[in-house]
Amino acid sequence: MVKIENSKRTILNLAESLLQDRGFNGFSYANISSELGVKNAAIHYHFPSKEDLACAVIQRYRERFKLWINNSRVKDLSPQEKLNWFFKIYDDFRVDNGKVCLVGSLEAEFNSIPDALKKEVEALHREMLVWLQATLKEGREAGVFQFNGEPASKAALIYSSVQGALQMARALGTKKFRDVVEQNKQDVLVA
Amino acid sequence: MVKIENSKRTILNLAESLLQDRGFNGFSYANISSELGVKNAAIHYHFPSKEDLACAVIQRYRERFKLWINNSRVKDLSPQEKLNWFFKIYDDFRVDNGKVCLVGSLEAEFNSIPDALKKEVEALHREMLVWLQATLKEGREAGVFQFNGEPASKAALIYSSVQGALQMARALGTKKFRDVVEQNKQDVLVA
DNA sequence: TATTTTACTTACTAGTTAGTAAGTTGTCAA
DNA sequence: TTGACAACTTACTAACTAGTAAGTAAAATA
Repeated sequence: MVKIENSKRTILNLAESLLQDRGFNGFSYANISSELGVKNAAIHYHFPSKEDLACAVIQRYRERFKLWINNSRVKDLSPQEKLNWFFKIYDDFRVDNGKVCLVGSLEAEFNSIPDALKKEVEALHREMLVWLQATLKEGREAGVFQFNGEPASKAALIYSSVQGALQMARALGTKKFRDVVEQNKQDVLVA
Repeated sequence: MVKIENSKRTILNLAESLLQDRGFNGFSYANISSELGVKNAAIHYHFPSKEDLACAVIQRYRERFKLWINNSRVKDLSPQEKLNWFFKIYDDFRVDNGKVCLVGSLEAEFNSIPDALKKEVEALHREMLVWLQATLKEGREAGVFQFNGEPASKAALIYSSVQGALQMARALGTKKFRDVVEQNKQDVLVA
């Protein structure tokens, strides 16, 4: 018996990639098992239902995000650097590989995904917005950001635009995504 | 034989609604036929493949959008009113019914939809951006809009943010969508 | 009135889907 | 050495999928 080290983590990695690539309704257990070189039932052993699997992906991502923002590598950055870090999460490897953010992918299919998954997506989205909102507030108070209105609304706009721009990049090219990022910076950074 | 007046149009309406609601991979011919009270094969008679059906939906939407923007009801509006009209397309009935824009829905599933459909989505997205860009340029030249950078980039940001915000509204409520719209206005309108 | 066309229905196929039940094998602890 | 357990495989099901081929009945047309 060939022992694959940490199958569970490998399955989660593949599922996360497939979610960003094809969405919840666009991938199957067969996609994962064939890639892993095992049978379908092996995936069901680790994650009984597709709902369990997708929820676990989001839960892991939520914990990862929490670790990131509480780590000094991000926590101690200036507001401008924090904003750049946020944009860079998506810019680095996702756009070039036609991936979108988990939140965007699942919210686009929101009306055809299981309820437990909806709750996970909602929680993740909320947590990311809270951080972005705090960063914008911090930057404005420090005099390095300027914008009208509430930090919460500005955070919602920036997040939505990144979410939409990742999807747009698939049809219109990655340059469009970077245009949106640059425009966001111009709209918020003090000249 | 019960004659349904203009089945083809009714099928297109249902398909459009299902695309906005559940996405390309999230609906089936059975969803349409059961709603219409006919058999699956009846849908295939009008639209041989699912690809044909989805393409026809986008084609019709492209023509509709073209008619709208060339109609004096929109064409003769001021730049501010044009922008309001654009936001209102989505605000009116879509957000409240958990619908997202066709472009966003299909771009989220872009890696798992047929090639012909990809081309239609790309064309529609491009056409909408061209109009938005021209509107922003017109407004800035008229002194009623102000923003840094190229109208093309600002148009990409605004469109992306609306696309993302419609999706966000599903998980976090319609208020969030309206926050994004208001923030967009604040960011572009001359005080 | 005869013929063609439109808009279907019936009946089917081949493939895919998530999910299950029962059996197998290597590993580890007692 | 034995027994328990983890991590599978084999073999299956029931439901659903897009799509097709052949037949039917009403309506339009010639």
